[in-house]
Amino acid sequence: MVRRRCSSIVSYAIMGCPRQHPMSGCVICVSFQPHQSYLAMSELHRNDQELRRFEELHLLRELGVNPYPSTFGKTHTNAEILSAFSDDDPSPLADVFVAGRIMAIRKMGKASFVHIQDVSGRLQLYLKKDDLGEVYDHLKLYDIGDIIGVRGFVFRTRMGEVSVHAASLHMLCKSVTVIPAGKEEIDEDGNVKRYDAFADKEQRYRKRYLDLIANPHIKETFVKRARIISTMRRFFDTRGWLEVETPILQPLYGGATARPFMTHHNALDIPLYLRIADELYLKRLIVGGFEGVYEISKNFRNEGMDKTHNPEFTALEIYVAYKDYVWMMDMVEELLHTVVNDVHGTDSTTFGETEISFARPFARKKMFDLFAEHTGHDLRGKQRDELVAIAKAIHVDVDPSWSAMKLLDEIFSVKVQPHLIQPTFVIDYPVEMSPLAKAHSTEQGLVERFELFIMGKEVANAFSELNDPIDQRHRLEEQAAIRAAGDDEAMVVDEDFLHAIEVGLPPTAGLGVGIDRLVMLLTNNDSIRDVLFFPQMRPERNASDKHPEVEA
RNA sequence: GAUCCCGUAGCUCAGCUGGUAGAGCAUUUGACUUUUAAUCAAAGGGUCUUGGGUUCGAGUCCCAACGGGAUCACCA
Repeated sequence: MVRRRCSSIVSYAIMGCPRQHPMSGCVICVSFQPHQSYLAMSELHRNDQELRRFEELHLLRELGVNPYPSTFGKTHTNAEILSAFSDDDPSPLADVFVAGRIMAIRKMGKASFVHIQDVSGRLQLYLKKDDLGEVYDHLKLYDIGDIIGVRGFVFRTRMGEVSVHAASLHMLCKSVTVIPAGKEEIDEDGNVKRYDAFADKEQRYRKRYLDLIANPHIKETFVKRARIISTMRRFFDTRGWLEVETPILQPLYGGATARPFMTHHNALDIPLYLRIADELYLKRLIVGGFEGVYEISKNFRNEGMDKTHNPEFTALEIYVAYKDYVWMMDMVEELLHTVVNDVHGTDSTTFGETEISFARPFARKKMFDLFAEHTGHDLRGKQRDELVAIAKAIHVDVDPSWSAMKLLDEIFSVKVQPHLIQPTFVIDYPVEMSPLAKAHSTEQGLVERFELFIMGKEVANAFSELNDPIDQRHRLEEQAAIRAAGDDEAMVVDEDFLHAIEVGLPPTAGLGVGIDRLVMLLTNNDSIRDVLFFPQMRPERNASDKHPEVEA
């Protein structure tokens, strides 16, 4: 096998190396022969373009070039070069070191233009044989995808592009595979047009590193994501609230209605669950005496996946003592206002065609007022049968077996939610929908809870936390009964949590924010997969795999 | 889980009512010392996702599997 593969390289080398000048110093002719078996067996499946790159790698080493050096004294990012250059006085950039991945090579005989891409963008290099000598000939061993560094001076070409004129050229990392680098054209308006874009969504999600190289503009989404989160941290920290970490592996799960992932601890020989929410642990910390705690962390829910659901997702939860949900609404307004300003520099963001204003105050509407407004019916205190009849009358498909809570939820989703485009707090929910929220101080059957909707999507959920231990036990036992009746998403009774509530939770306002959805909203992405570097994907498998299925 | 659409060169795609597989870019060779999707000339590159079936003959038609996308359902 090795022989067969070597012979293909030999024939390739001969083909690629015209015999006309065997003594001319052509690196391929002179250096190739003695080393025909440097490729490992595991590399046998390589295609011709990859084989050529392995060959080039080998030849670079033969020439005494280390294709994987340890450091390079990079002095400027590409963007810094472009912004710092002045035609009037180029002298400050007379000796710079730049580095990046080769995205385009245009050879003009004894001069070449190369575009390199670094974290900040693209920069053109001008390489001339007169300046580089024999190193210029090595350029034939360089490819799109290699990472190179250059020392040189900055100038503007005749075509007007600020470029680095190379005095020396260094291979920093030889790439041995092909990257999908489509060509780019920049029109007069500065718009980048891409040709042969790397557009296969599946491959983009599976091989995000290639996506980031081929579609560098997506970096903006992830930079904004990082800024959104860091702005939130700063906002909370300056107010004296403590960032904490609570268990991901939990013997009991709770704080939300959702199916968990299950795992097993060998030494303890017990089942453990991956958390579905932080709530119950954070409240224990308020019981313990902290007066403001927050956590930004991954939650895990073993449910379906779609545009807005990934099995692991990032949530913010914050609890502040001696506050209620009205105070929390003000805080959320201020928080989002701050975040949007930090990220966009203005009060608003554009999602699709819609401009969304985060100017304060946001609309605040009672849930049952919204029902009246959008259905024409007053649903307060209605029994299940009445709700079924109303649903029928307003053409909402419902299952008559659903609970009153589920019916309200469905009517809300269909009739109300799509209208909540600008930031809107929906307040005062029925108690059945909120087993951890405090009973409303004035309205019978309601709890002090709000959800914030933007673009018809829930962005935040908060309430005055239930701290009446008898009420809390009663509601969790109701959940347990629902669970026993077959709803495996209902909450389980957590005795230690109930004990903490019996010890005494001060009046507390709590808030949860789905970070991924907030990032989607603020970066104009309609799929959660576009705001996660590595969204969960079905394992890649093809029918020709011969691996037998592993039985558990 | 249901329905619809998709899977062809490294990338983006074309391929008609079945008849020996196409383009652009990328790659290789040659020319070119300020180019801009550089250009010009030549060349290599494919088990058409996989497995069955119909047919003299399948990239194309049928069935199934695998993978993906969209919509819905489930679900915050």
